[in-house]
Amino acid sequence: METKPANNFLRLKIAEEIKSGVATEVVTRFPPEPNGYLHIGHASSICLNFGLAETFGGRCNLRFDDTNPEKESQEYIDAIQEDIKWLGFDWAGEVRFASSYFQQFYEWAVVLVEQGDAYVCDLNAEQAREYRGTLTEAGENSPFRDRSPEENLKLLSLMRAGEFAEGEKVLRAKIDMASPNMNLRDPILYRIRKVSHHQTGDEWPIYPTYDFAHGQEDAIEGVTHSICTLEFEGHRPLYNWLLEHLPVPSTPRQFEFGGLNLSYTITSKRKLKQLVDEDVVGGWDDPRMPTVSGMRRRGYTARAIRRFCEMIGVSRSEGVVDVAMLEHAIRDDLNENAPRAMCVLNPLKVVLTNYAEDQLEQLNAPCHPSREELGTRTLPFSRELYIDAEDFREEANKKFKRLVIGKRVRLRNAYVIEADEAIKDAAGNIVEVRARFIENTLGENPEDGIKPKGVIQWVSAAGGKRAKVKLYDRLFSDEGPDRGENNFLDHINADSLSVVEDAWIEPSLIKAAPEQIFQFEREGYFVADRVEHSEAAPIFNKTIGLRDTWNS
RNA sequence: UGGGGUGUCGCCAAGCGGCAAGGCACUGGGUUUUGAUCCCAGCAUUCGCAGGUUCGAAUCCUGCCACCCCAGCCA
Repeated sequence: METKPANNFLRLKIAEEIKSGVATEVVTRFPPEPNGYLHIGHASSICLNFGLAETFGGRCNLRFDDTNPEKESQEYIDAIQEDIKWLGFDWAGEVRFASSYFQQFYEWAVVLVEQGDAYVCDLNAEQAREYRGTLTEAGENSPFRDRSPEENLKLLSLMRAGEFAEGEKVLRAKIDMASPNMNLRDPILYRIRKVSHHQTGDEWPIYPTYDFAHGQEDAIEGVTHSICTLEFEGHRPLYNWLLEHLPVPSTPRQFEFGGLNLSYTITSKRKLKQLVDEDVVGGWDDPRMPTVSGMRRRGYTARAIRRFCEMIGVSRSEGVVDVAMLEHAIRDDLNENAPRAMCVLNPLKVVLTNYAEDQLEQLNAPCHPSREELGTRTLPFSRELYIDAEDFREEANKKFKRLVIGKRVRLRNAYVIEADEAIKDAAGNIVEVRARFIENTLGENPEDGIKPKGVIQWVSAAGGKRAKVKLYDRLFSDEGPDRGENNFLDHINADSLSVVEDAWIEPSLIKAAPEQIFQFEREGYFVADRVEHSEAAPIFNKTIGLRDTWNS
């Protein structure tokens, strides 16, 4: 099941570096900002970073990039850690926080100022934008650019002391306002934010920007390969500039790869948060969400997610992976590992007229068609039972391999039956089917040589139980919900959730533990809900249907 | 119209000068007490386009074209 890591440009690159001595060890890090829950795109990055560390015998840190307290919270910090552990990864040592390096960053800011490489600027946001120039025109130097180191030092300490209002001043690197790379036009290093921080409380009225934090965090932790997505490529010169101008303890290098995009899915924390805030879904862990916790609740396994990440590979081209690949990964895992059981979602009563009313047989059925070691379970069989209404027609053509009047069908793991009559209500709806069971057909074909047309699932009315089943489908009906002109909210699939209040389940399912996954035969894979399921009120979520190649 | 990237089958992706891996999807056929799984077969004379170098190019060179990213005191 576990596959050997496929080669990708980073693995090859690092292998070369180690061979040539450019690199002597591999230390990576996964650096989420705690401003939302992890999603499938993060899972891919996690697999990459932890995977690289593992294949090269190095280590991978978990570091919260918490430099913008306004959008962050402890809830996210806790959820992110749980998700990573659930995915099966262990970070090296303690969890790290950018915020625990704030004092060091400040001291380095002082170094920059003393070197004449940074200055305090009084331009407000709008003015700064005007001075920055455009993509095709050089920017202009800020009128505050030539303040003396002494003055800058004083101003910076006043900023740190909370003497200025938000937006009144910033600290900027003094690089080149005419650089064709916008990131080098005197980027902002510190801004004033008088908000308390989830880790440092009210200790700081100023917070470093991503650019002034990331490379230094990596350097402090001895990260050797700082892997990020393509949009940070233009920041690399700045990342390097800072490391070159600061007395940092090591020299990490940044590498970029193309992050994951999935069809029929959005992977934007901002938009995912909007779905949660506007109650479009039940929460970050709603089974329809592409979040790690949502997929977990949906019934996806960590193994399938990791396998999927291995399948799609890693490259520098930005594409859209077909969600069918993710679906294949989970089906592949569950087909192999999920015990089988029977559930009737849309019950139609069948009465076996030749089966004694007081008779109740206990049939035995394997839990898996090809893995004997998964054991067996007991299926009560009785005169009255339920099949799915979809599996019966009064008459049908040869292609319909289910129950038809005058024809036979195999009840999965039980007898072959033959239908005689459909009982209808006043409105003409079929409410019951009268049928007969064929003797001696347990594990055998009928002695008269007339074989059943097909096999259907069933549950005994006498021994079966009831359960609520939530049927999930894709959250979005459009292949690219937020691509181009699309507004993702316009493409919500109205049928992404439908609830079956009273499905019939075979009795063995009543003992299901939360998060236990089954294949309901001929239907798909279902998981006992992680939070709401109980023996008294069983609730199953549909993970994914079986592949269905039956057309017409 | 500045800079940085990317272009190999419908999708993802190997390939790194020697004659186009693999997976997903799809299409046939076989097995089957799940119309599932499994099995077998098919699926790029061609690598964005045009030139050039070479005995030989997806791989090297030149020039085009397309798409993505950068003008947050977000990350």
